[in-house]
Amino acid sequence: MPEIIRKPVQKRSIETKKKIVDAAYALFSEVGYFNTNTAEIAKRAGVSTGIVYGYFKDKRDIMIEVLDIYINSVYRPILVLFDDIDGGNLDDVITRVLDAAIKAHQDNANIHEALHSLTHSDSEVARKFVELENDITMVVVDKLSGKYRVDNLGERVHLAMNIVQSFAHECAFDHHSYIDYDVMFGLVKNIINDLFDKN
Amino acid sequence: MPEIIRKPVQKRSIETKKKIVDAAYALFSEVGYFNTNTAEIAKRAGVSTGIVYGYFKDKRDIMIEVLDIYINSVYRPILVLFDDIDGGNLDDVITRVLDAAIKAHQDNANIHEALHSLTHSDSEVARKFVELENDITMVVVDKLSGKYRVDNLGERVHLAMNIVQSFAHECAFDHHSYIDYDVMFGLVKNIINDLFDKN
Amino acid sequence: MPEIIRKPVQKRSIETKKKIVDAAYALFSEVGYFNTNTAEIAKRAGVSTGIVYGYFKDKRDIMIEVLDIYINSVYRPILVLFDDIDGGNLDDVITRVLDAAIKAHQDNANIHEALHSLTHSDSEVARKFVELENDITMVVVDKLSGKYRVDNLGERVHLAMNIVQSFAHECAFDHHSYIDYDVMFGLVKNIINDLFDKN
Amino acid sequence: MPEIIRKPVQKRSIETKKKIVDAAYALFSEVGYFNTNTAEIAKRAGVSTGIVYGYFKDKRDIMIEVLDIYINSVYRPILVLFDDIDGGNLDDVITRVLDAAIKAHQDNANIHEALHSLTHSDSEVARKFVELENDITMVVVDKLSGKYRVDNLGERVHLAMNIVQSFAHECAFDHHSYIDYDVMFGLVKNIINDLFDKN
DNA sequence: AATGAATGAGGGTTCATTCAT
DNA sequence: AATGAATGAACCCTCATTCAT
Repeated sequence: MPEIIRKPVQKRSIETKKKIVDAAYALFSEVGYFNTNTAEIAKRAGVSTGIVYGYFKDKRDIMIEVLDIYINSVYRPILVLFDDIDGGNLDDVITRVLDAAIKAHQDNANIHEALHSLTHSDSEVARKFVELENDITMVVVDKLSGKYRVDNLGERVHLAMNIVQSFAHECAFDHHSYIDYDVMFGLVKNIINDLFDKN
Repeated sequence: MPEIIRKPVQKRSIETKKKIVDAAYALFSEVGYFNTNTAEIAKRAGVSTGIVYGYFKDKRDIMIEVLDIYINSVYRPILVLFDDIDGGNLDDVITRVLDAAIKAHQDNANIHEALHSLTHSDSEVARKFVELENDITMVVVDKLSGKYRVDNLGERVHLAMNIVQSFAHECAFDHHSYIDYDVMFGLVKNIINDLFDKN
Repeated sequence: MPEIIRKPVQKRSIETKKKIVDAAYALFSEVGYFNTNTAEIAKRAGVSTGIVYGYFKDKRDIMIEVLDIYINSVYRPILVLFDDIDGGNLDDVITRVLDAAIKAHQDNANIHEALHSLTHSDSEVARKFVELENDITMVVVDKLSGKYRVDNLGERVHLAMNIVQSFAHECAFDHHSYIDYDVMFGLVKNIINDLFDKN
Repeated sequence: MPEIIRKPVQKRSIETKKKIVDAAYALFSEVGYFNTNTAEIAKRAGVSTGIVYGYFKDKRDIMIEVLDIYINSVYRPILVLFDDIDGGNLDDVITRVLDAAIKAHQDNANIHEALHSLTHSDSEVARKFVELENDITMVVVDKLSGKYRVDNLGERVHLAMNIVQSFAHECAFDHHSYIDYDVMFGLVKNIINDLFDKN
C-alpha cells in the first residue's frame, strides 16, 4: 500500500499543511490529543477530512509535527538568550530567560502538558523531550563553562532548567490566589544566581 | 429506570469496588486514561464489564476515584513528615521529604502525569489538584510559621514544593545519563535550606 | 491491545455467531467479498455492527470462517460418496458424484468464485484451496488404488476432479443456450470412465 | 458541465490511454480489481490522477477496457490456431491449442480470475464472458463440422474448451507438487482426441 | 450482585471523483 | 491535455454503556 504523503513545495500546499497543523496545535492545546478528532482538525483548518491524510500519515503524525513545531518554535528559541552571557552579567540573562519562559508558557498554555503526557504511550515523544532537555543543558553548560568554574555544572544547569520550567508553568496557570508571583520571581532568580555565583 | 450506583457497605462489595479501582489505577498508570478501556479495567479486576457500572456512574467516575486515592494515599501522606519539624532540625525533615517524594514518584511512576494531564479537559480534576497544592502549602506554612520567621513564607513554601516535585519527577524517570542524582539531591537540599534558613 | 474474541459456548452465542456467518455467506455469494460491508452483514444477520467484532477479529476473519464452512460443509461431504466404490461399480459412483457436485454448485452458486478469487491477495485462502484439492485427490487415489491399476493415478484423479468442477460450474450458471446439459453430462461421464477403466 | 471522455485520436493521447490501461491490467492482475485504486493506476502509468478521468468515465470503465483487451488480445487469438484444421491433423491442432492456452494463462496469470470474479456483480462483464465462450464454441464448431461428423458437436466443443481452460489454469498455478504436468498434458490430449475422433 | 452479550454512535482512514490552475 | 490538491461519502473498527438473564 503505497501511502503517498505530500511533501508540499508549492505555496498553496504549504499553506494548507500549515492550516492543518495550526488547527491541530490549537485543538490539542484546548482539549488534548485524545479529545480531538481528525474531523474537528479539518473543520477548524477549513479543509476536508480527506486532505489531512494527504499531508500526514495518520493522526499521530500530525501530533509529531505539532510537537516539533512546539519544540523548535517555542522551546528552543529561548536558548539564544544565552548568547549574551559572555558580555553581560548573569543576573540579566536569568531575568530575560525567566521572562521568556513565562511568556512562552502563557502563550502556549496547555500544549506542553498535552504533548508531554503522551510521553508514556509514545516512545518517540519521550525521546524528543529527553533530547530537548539534553540539548538545552549541553548548550547552557557550554556557554557557562568558560566563565563560571563551579563543580557539577551539568547538574546545576539541569536543575536550574527544571526550576525555571516549573516556575513558568506555575505562572502560566496562576491557580493559587495566595501567591505573589513577583515575589516568587525574585526567589527563583536568587536560587539560580546562587547555583552559579558561589561555590 | 434510574441507574443506582451502589454505595458498597458489605465487605464483598467493598472489595469488588477496590479491585476495579486498583485495576484502573494500574492501567491509567501504564498507558494513560484514554488508552485504557473499561473492558480492560474489568478484565484486570477480574470482574464482568457490566458490574463496573454498578459501582461507577461512568468511566470518568472511576478516574475521579483513582485521582482521590492517588491524592489521599500517595500525596497527602507526605505531609505527616512535617510533624517532626518542631522537635527536629529542618535539614532532616527536608531529607526525609525528598526521599519520600522520590519514592512516591517511583512507585507511582506515570499516574501523576496521567491524571494531571486531564486537568485541561476536566475542571474537577483541575480543582482537586489546585486544592491539593493549596492544602499542602497551607499546612507546611502553618508548621513552619512558628519557627521560621521569614518574609513571604507562602511563596517560599510553594516554590519549595514545586522544586521537590520537579526533582522527584526527574529522579523517577532518570532519563538523563549525564546527571548524578546524588549530587542533584544535595543541590536541592541546599536550595530548600537556603529558602528558609537565612533571611 | 487485548482483543477478546468470543468463543461462543452458550446456545445464544452460538446462534448469533451463526447468524453472522450465514449473512456473510449469503452476501459474499451475492455480491462478493469487497462489495459487502460489515454493516450490511450485521444488518442481514439482525445484529448490531459492534457485536460482529465480538465474534470475529475483522472482516477477513469472517471470510475465513465462511471459507471453512464452504469447504467443510459443501465441498468435503462429496468425498463420502467414494466410500461405495469398493462394493459398487465405478459408473454409479461417477454419476452420484457428478449429481452431488452439480447440486452443490447450484445451491452455493457464486460463493466458490467469490472466495477463490481471493486466492491472489490472501495466501491463507490460497493455501486452503490447494490443501483441499490435495486432500481430495489423495483420498480418491487411495480409494481407487486397490481396485484400478492404472498408471498415473494421481494425474488421472486430479484431472477428473478438475473436469467435474468445471462441468458443475458450467451447469450451475447455465449461460449457454445451445448446450444440452444432459448430453454433456453423458460426455463427462464417459471421459471419466475412460480415465480409469481402460489403460 | 458534462464530462467529456476523450476519444483519443492523436498519437500522444492514444499512448497515454494505453499506459493507463496497461497499468490497470498489471495491477488488477497482481492484486485484483478491488485492491487496486485509481491513484495507483495513475502512478504506475506515470500520469496524474486527474487525467485518468479524461480517458475513462470511472474506475469500472477502465476495467471494462482491460477486459476487452484481455479478451481480444489474449483469448481470441487462440482461435486462429484452428485455421489449420482443414489441412492438418487434429492432434497437432490440439497440441498447439493446449500450448497456446497454457502460455496465455502463464503470461496473464491472475487476470482471468480477477476479471471473471466480477461476473457476479457486473452483468456486462458476465455478458462478455458468456459471449466469448459462445463465440469460441461457434467458431470451432464451424471449423470442425465440415470434417468431423459427430453427434452433439456443440456440447463436445464446449466441454473441450472447458477442459482446456481448466487444465491451462492448473498448469499456470502449478500448486500441486504431486502432479506431473507432462503426463497430464497427454491425458488431456487423449480426452479431447477421443471427444472428436471416434463416434 | 453479577455476567457478558449486545448496542450504536463515533473515530480514524481510504479512495473514487472533481476542480482550480 | 494535464496536474495534483481537494472533496466527502463510505468503510472498518472501537468502546462506553445498557440489558437480558
